[in-house]
Amino acid sequence: MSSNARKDIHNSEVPLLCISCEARHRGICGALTPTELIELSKQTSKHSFEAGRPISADGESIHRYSNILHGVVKLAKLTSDGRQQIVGLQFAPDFLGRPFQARSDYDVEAATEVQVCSFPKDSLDRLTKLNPELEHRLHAQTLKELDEARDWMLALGRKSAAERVASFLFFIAQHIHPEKNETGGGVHFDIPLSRSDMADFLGLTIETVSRQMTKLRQGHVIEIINNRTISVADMAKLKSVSETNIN
Amino acid sequence: MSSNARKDIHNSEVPLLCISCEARHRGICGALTPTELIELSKQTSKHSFEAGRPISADGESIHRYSNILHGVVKLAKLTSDGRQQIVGLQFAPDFLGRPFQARSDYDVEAATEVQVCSFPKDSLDRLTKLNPELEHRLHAQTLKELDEARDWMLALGRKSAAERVASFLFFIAQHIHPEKNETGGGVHFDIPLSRSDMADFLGLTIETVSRQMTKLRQGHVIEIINNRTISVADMAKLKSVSETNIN
DNA sequence: CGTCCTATTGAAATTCTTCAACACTCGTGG
DNA sequence: CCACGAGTGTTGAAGAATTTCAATAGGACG
Repeated sequence: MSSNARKDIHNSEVPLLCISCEARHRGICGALTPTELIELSKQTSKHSFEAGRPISADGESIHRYSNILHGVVKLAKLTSDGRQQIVGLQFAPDFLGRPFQARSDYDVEAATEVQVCSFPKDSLDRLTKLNPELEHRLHAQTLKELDEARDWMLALGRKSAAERVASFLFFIAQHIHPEKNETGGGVHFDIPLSRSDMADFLGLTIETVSRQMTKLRQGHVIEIINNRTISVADMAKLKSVSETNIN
Repeated sequence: MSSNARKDIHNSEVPLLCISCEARHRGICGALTPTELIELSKQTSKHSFEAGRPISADGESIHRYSNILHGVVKLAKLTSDGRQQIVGLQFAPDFLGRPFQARSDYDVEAATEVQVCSFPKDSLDRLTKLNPELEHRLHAQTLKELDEARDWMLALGRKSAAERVASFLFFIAQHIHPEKNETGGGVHFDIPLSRSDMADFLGLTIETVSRQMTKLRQGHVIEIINNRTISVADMAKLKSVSETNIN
């Protein structure tokens, strides 16, 4: 195919910003031809956000899309009286933004320190019309987000507090150590959320999250190094706790 | 465009099955050129399912996709110990099936009597590669499902039993009377789910759903004609109950 | 060393579930 | 025509899980 031929360019032609970017291969930019990538990169800019800072707010009109370069982003919904539910967590090299729609339906906030590469909505929307592979990648990410959302619906609707917290830790562990799937290995990692964010993600209160963390520690399922860092000796055990009611 | 010219065909050329099908315009088939529609229709078949019957099971390999012609389909997830959570409800002319993946991740069951029009997975996957508008429609439906899933995450994680039941009734009322959005009008409709399915959708027990229905009746928010049929005098009031904690 | 912020722990209050009994509808068969 | 049983939904009371309120702990920083 001609697009394959065009991909065979010198590395020096790859925009500087993109050279070490995960999104260039695994993210949506992997769908772009070198020409398209160069074109788009002329309009990109890099932004950083401290943990807790809004990236965009619900109802706000959005003129730019982004790729996450580094960090964890939370998508949240609010009730009119201020209760909050985190409805998605995104990691590099995820795409941020709602295609085909001017407004954002969620609050988008940095959970940790976050770096994104952003570009004008119009540019990508135009490219999407020309390059079907781009929409395919966006669609694939949407399907992944849908699967995750539905997994969490099961947790929110049917799992106990203990199972939810264990499910969350398992989810995070898998994102950080994808290889140790359920091969029973040990894992050591940072939780990218505060207890408050964990509560908002799990549909619980801070206190309940804290109590369940303590129980997991007492049950030797996890070791709490400090508030943010934990160690899991046996992933299979954690997974089992995440699916078993009554202790 | 040539595809527009080709759309200008005689009605007699539209496959019989498709003539009165919602999916032909509002569903994914609206993306097909007449030639493609005729081609695909040669491989379609119509199927009926009684309420409660499985359409496909979790983990089962799927060889056909479907469009819903009539009825309501529920997508459910199960924990290993048998707890169930309904993670999606689909109505005509929604598309049923998971693109780019051989297995189904959910139990798919008829909630009411259901009719679908099904066709081989391969055929649609092939068409998707040729016709980008098709993937665009699939993507649009996936985004809609994602929005709904996230709305329910907010309900499951942060709303009280009373709010959840009211939210559910509001959701159904809107699907059946899309025009009476929140213009305060009255509405009369059938709930497409049993109390048991409502409970599995709302992350509650049958008894709690029943009690909340009674409370809504006593609060003159709804009138219960019979188990399945209710009447809402004031949609704005129902909506308000669906977002307000503490009564 | 005090302050701020985050997290933990305890006890009481609340919500929802569980268990149990009962009611209603509908179809079948005596 | 009525009795019976199955399926579905309702209601009550006791129990369990989670929240709420309140107090304390621990770490980071000036």
